[in-house]
Amino acid sequence: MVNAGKPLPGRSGRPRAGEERLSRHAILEAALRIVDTEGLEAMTMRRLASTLGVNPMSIYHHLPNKAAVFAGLAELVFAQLESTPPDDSVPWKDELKTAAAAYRDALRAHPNLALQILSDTSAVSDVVVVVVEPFYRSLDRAGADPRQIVEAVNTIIDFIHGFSLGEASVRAETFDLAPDLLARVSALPPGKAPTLVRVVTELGAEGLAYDFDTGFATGIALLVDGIATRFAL
Amino acid sequence: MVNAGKPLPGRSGRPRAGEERLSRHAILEAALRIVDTEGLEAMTMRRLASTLGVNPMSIYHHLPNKAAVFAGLAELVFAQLESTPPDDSVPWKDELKTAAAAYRDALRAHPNLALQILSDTSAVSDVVVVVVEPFYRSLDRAGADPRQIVEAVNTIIDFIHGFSLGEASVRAETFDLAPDLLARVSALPPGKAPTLVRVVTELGAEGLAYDFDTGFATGIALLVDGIATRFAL
DNA sequence: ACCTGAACACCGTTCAAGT
DNA sequence: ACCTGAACACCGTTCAAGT
Repeated sequence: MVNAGKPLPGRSGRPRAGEERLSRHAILEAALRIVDTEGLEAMTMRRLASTLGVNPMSIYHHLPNKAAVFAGLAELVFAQLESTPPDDSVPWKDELKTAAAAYRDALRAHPNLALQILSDTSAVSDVVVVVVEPFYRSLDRAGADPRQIVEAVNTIIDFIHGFSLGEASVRAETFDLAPDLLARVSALPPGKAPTLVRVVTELGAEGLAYDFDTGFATGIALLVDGIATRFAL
Repeated sequence: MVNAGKPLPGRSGRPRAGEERLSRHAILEAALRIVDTEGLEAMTMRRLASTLGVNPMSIYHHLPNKAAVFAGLAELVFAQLESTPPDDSVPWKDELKTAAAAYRDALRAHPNLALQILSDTSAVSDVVVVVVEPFYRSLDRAGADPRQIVEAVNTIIDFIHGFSLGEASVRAETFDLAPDLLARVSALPPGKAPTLVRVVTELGAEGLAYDFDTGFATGIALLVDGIATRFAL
């Protein structure tokens, strides 16, 4: 399948009006499809051009370079984050949890891309500013002061990033690591990590079956309780 | 400086006993130096060979491929994590905070590598198992049950990963984003993020000057308080 | 303006050959 | 066993040329 989407012959030069084959948006859509189906490293400029049926260089008339393509993809992903409308009837803790879940969902929708997004500051910072409003709103409503709001939101966002990183990595893997973990822990040199070994064996294989959804809910709940306790909200 | 470290001529074939130029360890040390000083993408097999004064292919006799080099680097970094000895005289909350700080420090020591480590599951999972013992110990001492311990530790680790990702990214950047943030927020369309705008302007430029150390301490404190509250420890 | 072809300066890795 | 040279199948991007 190396030559799939090879450029059509006999169609070089500027296309006639209304038959442009390329646009920033079309390029980004194609790029996202490659990333989703074949992974990050499959998304090369040459491969992208090939699926668009176009010369590799044509892309550079719409996006300055490969980094810009990835930045554009990050934009696309965050744009899909549905903004929760303000609703003062729901308790602030629930509003916070809803915002957290929405943010996680946006990152989870494209696991192969999450990795790239989270490690590319320039891609994130432009959009994260807007994404963050519902977090600010609920904490403001809870009565936290500006300093506390910033600290709490930063912490929640960091947790979501770390969680999503783990979630995306496992999604990208082929093998199942739940029983793997049990095996690896059992194989540890005896004195090395006694508490870990005891806890893991006490839980057993079925107790270790990790569920990302409840893992996320628990993490957020711990954080929200911590915020309420520490800031007396 | 393209040809720095070009292979010495007239020295091909197997070296005589005791004059091996290469070893897994020497290769990894050189690789780490490249990553630290010039960044992740500067670390190519050819560049690595060149700084070692060796043919690119020689490396493959000690490490199977580039991924193995990065996995080896992750190993190196985690190996530098000093293990805190058990100390039951200190409160469990403090022991937890110490473990968190040590883990963060290990990731922070090589910011360019942190990104790679955190996004490479296979690199982490082998070592993180051991790293995690002090967290388990302190929570066990606090009286948490196995289920609670696992949930709490996962949450703390995820937070540290997300925090370190942000810290490493900013370190890798050249520009200062504190005043940048203020400018960007002010430029936002009026109705878009009212709470964010109000909080940020109330804090002002000096209030926003972000300090990673206190940011980390606050995050961990929130988490620890949440654990204590939710699990009634 | 938009697209192309050829070229430049790189990659990681295989394979057969040297000592 | 360990190292090398040449080669393969790729990269991202520049630049001059086409329409």
